[in-house]
Amino acid sequence: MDALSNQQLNQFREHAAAYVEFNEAEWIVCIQHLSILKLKKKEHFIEPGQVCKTLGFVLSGSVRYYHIIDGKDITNYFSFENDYVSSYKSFLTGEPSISYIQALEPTTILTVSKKNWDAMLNNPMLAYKIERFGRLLAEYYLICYEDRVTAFITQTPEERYLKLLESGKDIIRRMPQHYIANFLGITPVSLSRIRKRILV
Amino acid sequence: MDALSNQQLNQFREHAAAYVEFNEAEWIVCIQHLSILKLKKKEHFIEPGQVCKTLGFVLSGSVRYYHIIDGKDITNYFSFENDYVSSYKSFLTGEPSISYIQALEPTTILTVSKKNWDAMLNNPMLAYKIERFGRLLAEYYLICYEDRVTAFITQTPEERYLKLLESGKDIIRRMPQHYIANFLGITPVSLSRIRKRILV
DNA sequence: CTAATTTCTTATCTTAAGATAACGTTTTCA
DNA sequence: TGAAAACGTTATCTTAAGATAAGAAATTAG
Repeated sequence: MDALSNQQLNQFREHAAAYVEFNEAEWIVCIQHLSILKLKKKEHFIEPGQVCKTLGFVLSGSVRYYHIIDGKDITNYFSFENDYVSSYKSFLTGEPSISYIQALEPTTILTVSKKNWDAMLNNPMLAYKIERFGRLLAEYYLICYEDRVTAFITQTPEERYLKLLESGKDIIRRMPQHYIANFLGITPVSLSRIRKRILV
Repeated sequence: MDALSNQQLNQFREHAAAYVEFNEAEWIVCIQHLSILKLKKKEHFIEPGQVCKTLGFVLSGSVRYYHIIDGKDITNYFSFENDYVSSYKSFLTGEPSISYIQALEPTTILTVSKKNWDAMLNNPMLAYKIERFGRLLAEYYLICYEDRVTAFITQTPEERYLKLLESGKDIIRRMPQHYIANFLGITPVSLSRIRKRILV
């Protein structure tokens, strides 16, 4: 765990401002609960069986969420800089994580431990704004996942890929194709065929 | 809109207690923001294009969420008694809903309008607890949707159906099979084949 | 109570995805 | 820099799902 720089804190503060703005007094208390986590390429943020005790905000780099199913590596999700990262279900419920989260490049994450998160929720000075922050964050990801479920229900793999080409620029540009295939719910071979089909 | 009975309010209060407990003074103010909506069988809670201005709690009955895609009816989700109901994305963002929500039987829903929801969030007496309630509610559905996405990514349709047999008793027992098929991301014909396969 | 509608299954045919392997290319990293 | 690993495409074969239609069974509604 390194010290936090002002630059790092400001990067987070700016993004958090979309949800809640802290005054100076609050901010000073708030940042006492934060740490920096640096992950090397391929290092893990969380592994299955561990309880995820960290909620993170990616300052730089990227991570992927994946499962090992029958010995096969299946990528589920990505977070890039200025996204949040956690094995949410595990973080929120205290159950062990069922997935891996792995840095895909050297990645710097601003973190709050579950203990500090709960401390902020119980600190009268911060409680209201942290509740609000947590609500808006959860609502944001709720909507993301709702959209993704709807895509699985109503669209073909090809349609999902075409949509990703429009609205998933970061994923398309920065992720290898076999990760994207998993993310879309298909095999890499199948995605390769879809791409060929589309070009015709 | 009917008057609210004590029985109805208590039913909700008991379930809300899992998230937050209101004292008497708070509760009295809180319930001033609530209404009752009765839907007849096949009546709609929301239709595409409308902004969803209501968050509901199903007191009795059931609803299904569905889309019309290329003229075909695709069921996406269900809510039963003691579940919440809303076109969440629309309710939260103010964008028009993209799906229908329809009562499957005579259904009674305890509702809060977006206006009253926002009023409670801005009422100092209630703000903190409503933020907290909203956070825990959003977290609950975030986890539901996260699990569902993971199932699409990591499981076959057959595996998803087997899992539903275990943990989706209400859906299995109360919903017609073609709705369940959509919910699992497959066609009714395909689900019928899966069921035949499993029995062998 | 009967007619209409809905629901589920079955069959056929078509289409696309999964499994696997091979191969060339690119990237990694020791 | 050179060997190993990772990546993307292609081919083949298998399997399962989609589209469609028909018919039986169950449910609903007038």
